[in-house]
Amino acid sequence: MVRLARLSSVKENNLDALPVRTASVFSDEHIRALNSMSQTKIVEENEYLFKEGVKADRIYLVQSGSVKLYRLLSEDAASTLALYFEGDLFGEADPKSKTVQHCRALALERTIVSEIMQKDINSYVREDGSFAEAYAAWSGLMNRITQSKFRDFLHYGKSGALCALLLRLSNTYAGETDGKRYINKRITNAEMAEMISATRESVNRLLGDLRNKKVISMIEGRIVLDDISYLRKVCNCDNCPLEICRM
Amino acid sequence: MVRLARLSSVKENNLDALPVRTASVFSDEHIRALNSMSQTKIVEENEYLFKEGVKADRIYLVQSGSVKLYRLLSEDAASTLALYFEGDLFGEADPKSKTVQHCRALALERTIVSEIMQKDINSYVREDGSFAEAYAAWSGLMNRITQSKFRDFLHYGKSGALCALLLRLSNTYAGETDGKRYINKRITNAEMAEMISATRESVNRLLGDLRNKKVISMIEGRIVLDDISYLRKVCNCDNCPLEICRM
DNA sequence: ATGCGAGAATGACATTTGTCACAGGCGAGC
DNA sequence: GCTCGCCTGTGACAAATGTCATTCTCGCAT
Repeated sequence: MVRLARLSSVKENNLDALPVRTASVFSDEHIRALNSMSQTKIVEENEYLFKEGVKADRIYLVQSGSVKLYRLLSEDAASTLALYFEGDLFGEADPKSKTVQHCRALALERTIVSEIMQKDINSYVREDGSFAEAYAAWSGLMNRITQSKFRDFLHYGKSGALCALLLRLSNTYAGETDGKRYINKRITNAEMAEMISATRESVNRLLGDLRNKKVISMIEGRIVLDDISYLRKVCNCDNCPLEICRM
Repeated sequence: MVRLARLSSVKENNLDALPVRTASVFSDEHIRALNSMSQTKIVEENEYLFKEGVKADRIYLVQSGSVKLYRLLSEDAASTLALYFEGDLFGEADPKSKTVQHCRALALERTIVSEIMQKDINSYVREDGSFAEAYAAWSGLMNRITQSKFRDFLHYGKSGALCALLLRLSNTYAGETDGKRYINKRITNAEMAEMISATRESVNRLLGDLRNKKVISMIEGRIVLDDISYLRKVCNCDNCPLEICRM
């Protein structure tokens, strides 16, 4: 408790926290090459990197800051698909670039990204076998992340989805004190609801249940995972690797 | 009606039916090369190509037949992830091959596949830029398929999921008579339930509702989509390309 | 023709989740 | 210290979905 009292001095959104960034499959040389063919974009907090409808002919490497990728469901509903941080590469991997974005990318804070055109990626892939291999690895990794979310959020009801989400967020915003993992970021019920496609009220009640069962507790607005094995049980976690267990 | 009476003579699982096979991003030369480095496997109906737990260090090109990829949820529940047919390439794209399968692949009929080791794919990717580009395209395509299922099956309740499923199945098992699309395959309620993570009874009732509303009808055990725009409305279809709208 | 078995259909009821309304807490800025 | 706005918490109720039991239908094997 005493130690947790220091939490407020800890920087939120700790970069070392993220288990594995999606660009980690690339070598330093790959990253340098990607940067050299990229254009730097600065997106202010609450501004959009892109919106639905624009051509999906480029991908992004996050240099600093964070981005929420989400999809509008109706006028007053949205679904969060993913969060990206420094070291994450994201975007549509469609070489023909004929698709359009069906979601929007919002900067959660002042964010700097390298924007790389798909056609430049294609050339690089054709020319450099080592990059091609890494690029395929990245694409496969993105695929496994999506697939694992699909399972977690679809199969075990909203309570299963929420428990899985807590575990994922505790990796994405990793914190630890007294041997207990906590989510080192204040997250509203509404934000969590958008991630698992539930309502704010449902999330509220489910969190209340978990609190009553001593599975989680709140300290300084952060969620502490007191009983991880319970959370794992509810969502039938099958211990997928850290690189995949994230938002 | 009269014309639909001929349905029974139509071969189920019509190969021309599938809109786009996932291997279609490869050139004939790529396919030849893949086949040359592959080992042919014949899997009898109701036998497994692989089960959960084995190393995911290879991918498969379906030569003939069909495969259901599904995941066990408990002793008496399962979730169908995808169906693959002739011309589909599928499997984990993890170059490091350190993952294990978390699902099983069942042959729905006598099926012949080319099995290609990930390490051979890696060499080919490194050596041949044109293949590397196509391989990345394939991986991206698989990713978009997964993502679109994620949206369809998660966001608009079970009725939305079922309507989306009907549309997808009508592409996967495409049939058309009198200008109406139908699902050219007998599918049980239980099978559909496993695809959208619902119960057999729910599917039954939802299908009953759709029948009452004249949105679908049954002919010879096949589902005819009488009102596609209604189905699209329920699942908020955003007209994603055919290559993605499949099971 | 008969009986069997798999799947469909349906009713009754429980549980989960959503919807709406409103009260309470809490921090930022004045 | 006050007030405003955002978020949390919660009750009452509705709708969606699951669970269980039972009957019906239909094709197939004998």
